[in-house]
Amino acid sequence: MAAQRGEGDGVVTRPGVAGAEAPADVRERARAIPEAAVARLAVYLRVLSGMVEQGVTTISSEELAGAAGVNSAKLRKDLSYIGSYGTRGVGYDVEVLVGHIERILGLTRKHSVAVVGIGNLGHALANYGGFPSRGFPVGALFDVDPDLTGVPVGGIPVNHIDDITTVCAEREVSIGVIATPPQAAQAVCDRLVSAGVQCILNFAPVVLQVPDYVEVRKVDLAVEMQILSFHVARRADEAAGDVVNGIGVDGVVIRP
Amino acid sequence: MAAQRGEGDGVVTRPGVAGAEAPADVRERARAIPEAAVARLAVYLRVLSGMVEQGVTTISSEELAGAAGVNSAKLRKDLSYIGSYGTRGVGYDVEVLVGHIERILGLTRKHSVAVVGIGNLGHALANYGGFPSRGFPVGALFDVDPDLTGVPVGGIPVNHIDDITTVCAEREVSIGVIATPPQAAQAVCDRLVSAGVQCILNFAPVVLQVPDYVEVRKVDLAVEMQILSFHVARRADEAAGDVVNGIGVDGVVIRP
DNA sequence: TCAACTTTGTGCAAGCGTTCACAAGCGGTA
DNA sequence: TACCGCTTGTGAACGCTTGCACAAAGTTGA
Ligand SMILES: NC(=O)c1ccc[n+]([C@@H]2O[C@H](COP(=O)([O-])OP(=O)(O)OC[C@H]3O[C@@H](n4cnc5c(N)ncnc54)[C@H](O)[C@@H]3O)[C@@H](O)[C@H]2O)c1
Ligand SMILES: NC(=O)c1ccc[n+]([C@@H]2O[C@H](COP(=O)([O-])OP(=O)(O)OC[C@H]3O[C@@H](n4cnc5c(N)ncnc54)[C@H](O)[C@@H]3O)[C@@H](O)[C@H]2O)c1
Repeated sequence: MAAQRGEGDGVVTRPGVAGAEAPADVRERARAIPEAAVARLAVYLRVLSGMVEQGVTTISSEELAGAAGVNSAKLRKDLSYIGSYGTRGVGYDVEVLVGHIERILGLTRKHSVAVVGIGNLGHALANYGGFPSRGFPVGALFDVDPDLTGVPVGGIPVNHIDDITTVCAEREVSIGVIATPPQAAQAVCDRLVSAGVQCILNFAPVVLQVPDYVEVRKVDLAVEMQILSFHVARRADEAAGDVVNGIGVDGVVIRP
Repeated sequence: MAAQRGEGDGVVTRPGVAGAEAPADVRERARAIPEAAVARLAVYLRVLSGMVEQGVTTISSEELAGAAGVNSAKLRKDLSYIGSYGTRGVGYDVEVLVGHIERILGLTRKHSVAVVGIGNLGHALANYGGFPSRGFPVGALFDVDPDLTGVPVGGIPVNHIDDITTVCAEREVSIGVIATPPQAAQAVCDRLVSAGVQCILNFAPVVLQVPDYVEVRKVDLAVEMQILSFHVARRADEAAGDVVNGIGVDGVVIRP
C-alpha cells in the first residue's frame, strides 16, 4: 500500500521508447512528474488564473515564482516537467500556461464531487463556491440523518447514505469527500469505494484503509496546528538555549 | 527565508557536548527533527491517544505503523528523533510515548486559537469540538461584519476585527486561522502579525507574504482535489497508453 | 545583420528523507 | 546462568528534491 506509490513514481518514463507520437510523449511525461511538483503546479494555476483576470498576458518565471512563493529555478523545473512552453527572453504566455497545466492536472473534464456528512463542515463545503469555479462541481450530498434527506444545501438536496451507490453512479461522482464523525469514516469510505469512487478527501481524523487503486488525501487541522505548535516550541527552546549557552545574549533577539 | 530553515536544521546536535543535562539534549534533538517526521508524529499521537482510550498499554512499532498507515522502519526512525523510549523485544509503552510526543510538539501548554472570518467555514471551525480536545482551545473570533460582533458562535462572542490587537494580547492567542474571502486574507494576515501572532493557518486560496519569523501553513482544498484529479488523469492515460503500446492488453486491467 | 540583453530549460551536485537490514538489547525460559 | 526469540534503534545506501549556474535561444535596437 505504501509500496504502491514509490513503485509507480520511481519507474519513470521508459527511456528508450520515446520519440515519434506527441500523445505518448505527454503521457510519459505526466507519469514522471514528482508529487511535490504536482502540488505546486496547482498553486501556479491558481495564481495564473488570477493573472488572466487582471489582464496579464505574459509573465516571467521570476514574477510567477514571487507570486507563488517559490524559488524561480524550482518553478522553471516544475514547468519543464510538463513541456517547454516559455519564450526565452520573454517569459510565459499566461493563457497558454493555464491551458497546459489544466491539461496535465486532468481539469479538461469536470470532476463531480460528493460530500458525505452534512454537519458543520459538510454545510460549509456544500455552500462553498470555490469548488465549482475551479473545476469541481458538487454533484451529490449524503447523510445518515433522515431529517436531512431531501433538504437542499447549497442548492443540492441531500440524499440518504443508503442510496450512495446508485446516486454516485448516476451523477458520475469521481471524488468523495468524507466529513462525517471519525467513527463513521471508515464505513463511509468503504461504501464510497464500493460505489466506484477512486479519489477520497478525508476530513475525519482517522487513517483510512483502502485498496491500492484508491487515492486518499487527508486534511487534519489539528495536525496542522500541532506542526505550528512544534515550531513555536522549538523557537522558544532555541531562544532559551541560546541564552543559557551565552550565545546571542548581547540583546540581539533572534527572530523577535 | 528558505535559507533560514536549512541553516537551523543542518547543524545538528553539537556532538561533543552531549552527556550531562537532559534538557539541552532534548532541545538539540528537537531542532533536528525533519518537518515530514513532525507531521507524522502528530498522526502517531492521535493514534496513540485512541489506543490509551482502548486500554492498550504497550504497542510494537509494527502495530503502530499499521494503525498510522506507514512503514514500521519509518516509524521507528521518526520515534528515534525524539529519543529512545522503547523496550527491545517488547515495544513502546503507550502512555510514555504519548507524553514524549506531546512534549516535543509543544503540547504541554495550550495554544489559544483565533479564527478570523466567521462565515461558512469560520462557523464550522468555531463549533468544532476537535480543537480544544487536542490542545487548541478557540480563544477568540473576529469578523468585519458589524452584525456579527457580539453574537456568540460556539460559545464565544465574535469581536470586531478592529479590536484584534488588544483581544489577541489579552487572550494570549498564539495561532491565527484565516477564513476570510481571499481578497481580505493578506490584510488580515498583516493585522494578525502586528498583533504578535506568529503562527497562521490559512484557508484562503492566496499566497501570504509574511516576515521570516512567522510560520504559515495553508489548506487549499481545491489544490487537494486537483492533485487527486491529476492521479485520475494519469491513471486514465496509463491505461490508454498501455493498450496503445500493446502492453497489458491481455485482459489484465491495471488498477481496475 | 549583428551585438547586447533578457529569460528559459537543464545538467549537476548537494541535501533530505526513506528504506533496508542487522547488531544490540531485553524478557522469558530451562 | 545461559540461551532463545523478539523488537528496537540506527548505519548506510538509495532515490527524490532542491538550488546553482550557465548554455541556448529568443528579443530588441542600432
Ligand atoms: N467542523 C470542523 O471545522 C472540522 C474541522 C476539522 C475536522 N473536522 C472533522 O470533520 C468531520 C465532520 O465534522 P463536523 O463538525 O461537520 O461534524 P458534525 O457532527 O457537525 O456532522 C457530522 C455529520 O455526519 C453525519 N453522519 C454521521 N454518520 C454518518 C454516516 N455513517 N453516513 C453519513 N453521514 C453520517 C451526521 O448526521 C452529521 O450530519 C469530523 O470527523 C470532524 O472531526 C471538522
Ligand atoms: N466554505 C468552505 O468550505 C471553504 C473551503 C475551502 C476554502 N474556503 C476559503 O475560506 C474562506 C472563507 O470561506 P467561507 O465560505 O466561510 O466564506 P464566507 O463568505 O461565508 O465568510 C467570509 C467571512 O469573512 C468575513 N470577512 C470579510 N472580510 C473580512 C475582514 N477583512 N476581516 C474579518 N472578516 C472578514 C465576512 O464578513 C464573512 O463573515 C475563503 O477564502 C474560502 O475561499 C472555504
